[in-house]
Amino acid sequence: MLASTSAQMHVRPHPLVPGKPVYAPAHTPARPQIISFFRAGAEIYAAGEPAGNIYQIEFGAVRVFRLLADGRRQIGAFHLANELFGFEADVTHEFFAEAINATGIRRLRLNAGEDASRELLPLALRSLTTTQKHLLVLGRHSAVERLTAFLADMAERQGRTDHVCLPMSRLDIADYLGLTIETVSRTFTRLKEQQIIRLVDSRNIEILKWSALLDSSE
Amino acid sequence: MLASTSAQMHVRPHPLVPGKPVYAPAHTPARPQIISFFRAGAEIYAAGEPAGNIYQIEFGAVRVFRLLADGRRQIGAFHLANELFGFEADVTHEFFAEAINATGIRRLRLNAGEDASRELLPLALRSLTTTQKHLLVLGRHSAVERLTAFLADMAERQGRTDHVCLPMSRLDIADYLGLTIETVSRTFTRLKEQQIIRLVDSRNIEILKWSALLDSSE
DNA sequence: CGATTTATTGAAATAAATCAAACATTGTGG
DNA sequence: CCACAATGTTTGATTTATTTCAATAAATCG
Repeated sequence: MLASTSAQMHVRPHPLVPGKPVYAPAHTPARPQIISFFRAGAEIYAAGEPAGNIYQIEFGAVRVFRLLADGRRQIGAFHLANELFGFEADVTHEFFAEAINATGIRRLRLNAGEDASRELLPLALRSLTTTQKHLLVLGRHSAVERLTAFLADMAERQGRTDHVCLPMSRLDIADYLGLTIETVSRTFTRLKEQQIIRLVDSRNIEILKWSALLDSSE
Repeated sequence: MLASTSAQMHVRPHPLVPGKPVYAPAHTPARPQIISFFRAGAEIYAAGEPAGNIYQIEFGAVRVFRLLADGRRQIGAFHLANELFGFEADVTHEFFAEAINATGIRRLRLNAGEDASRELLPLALRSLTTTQKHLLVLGRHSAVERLTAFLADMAERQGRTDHVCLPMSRLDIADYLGLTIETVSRTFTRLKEQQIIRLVDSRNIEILKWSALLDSSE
């Protein structure tokens, strides 16, 4: 993670409406950098918009989600630094993507033409695997199993260190795991009481017992 | 998926499930037909086996699932006649595939070489979309919502007719929706009482109120 | 036809949701 | 720097949906 993750992305270029992307003032014009900066909560793309771009996260984190008719939100995936996303099956997006925190995103352009498939396939495969994993987590019943699987996954993606940084809120986690914030919070507390994790603060977890974590997540 | 593993491939293609179309075995030998017959419960491939084949269902139905450490089973997908499956991200299968009923399966061979991607990509996309949909269903909480979404999907895939045939057991449905058989059964009963469906028999559903079905499934 | 599996129904236990409040953290303006 | 609002998190009490345990009923098979 870079130093500029948390909240001081506000070099304060403008008084911005939350939800609008912040574009950097193009300081290094060797070649036109296609990196956009988004502040927390800013929309990267919306359902219904034309799809086809691939995005790579420079720093920050992204949630990809769908809104249901009654207002509920199901988060389908989180994406962290260096990960790719935006890849979807249809010509228009089925999901929304938002920056969770201040986030820098590089838009990758695909080669037009016949070898687009060769570029896209690995991404499709990766998406598929991720989605299948998440599916198995949601199929598991208990809140503890869902949360431990989530933590194990986040730790994995951050290099298996004992210290896991959670860039997202409890609400995000809840909407990702199909739980409520209260249950997520209580489950964190339970894992803490069992000395499986330590809560440095609400967004920083130290993993104390990997075995217990992996046991109950698989 | 080599020689007869468990219960498959009795050279006895004839006493098939009543009500299922019986295809005459290999009557057009212009090219070698690679169709295998599987009886109910027969394994098509197992987790850990080398992957890479694509399968098309001639008749019957297939469940694709994963076994958890404690014996629970999470079904990731069902596949019906004419559908393709077997496509996975890794070089070895992460899932098991079994015939639900007597099932005929054609093994498709991919072109080796560079345009394999072009063949695989649409399949990956299709798998991805299906998996994402299922993910959203599991993320939604209530049993009614899960079951109505499931029924709507099955109806859709069978041509939106009012009569939906369920080739799988209640246990299969439960393992697919992350519920118990009892809850599945009770939920069927509830939908029946509300005149949303009619249970011709346990495997044959008539949809009486599409609106209610779609309302509660989206 | 009896035997075995599969499905439904009932009653009790339980995990998670809901309703409600306290607590912590962050940012803002005086 | 402090008071204060705003937001996010934790905790508590209660309700509800689903699981679990148990039994019956229906369908399937030899």
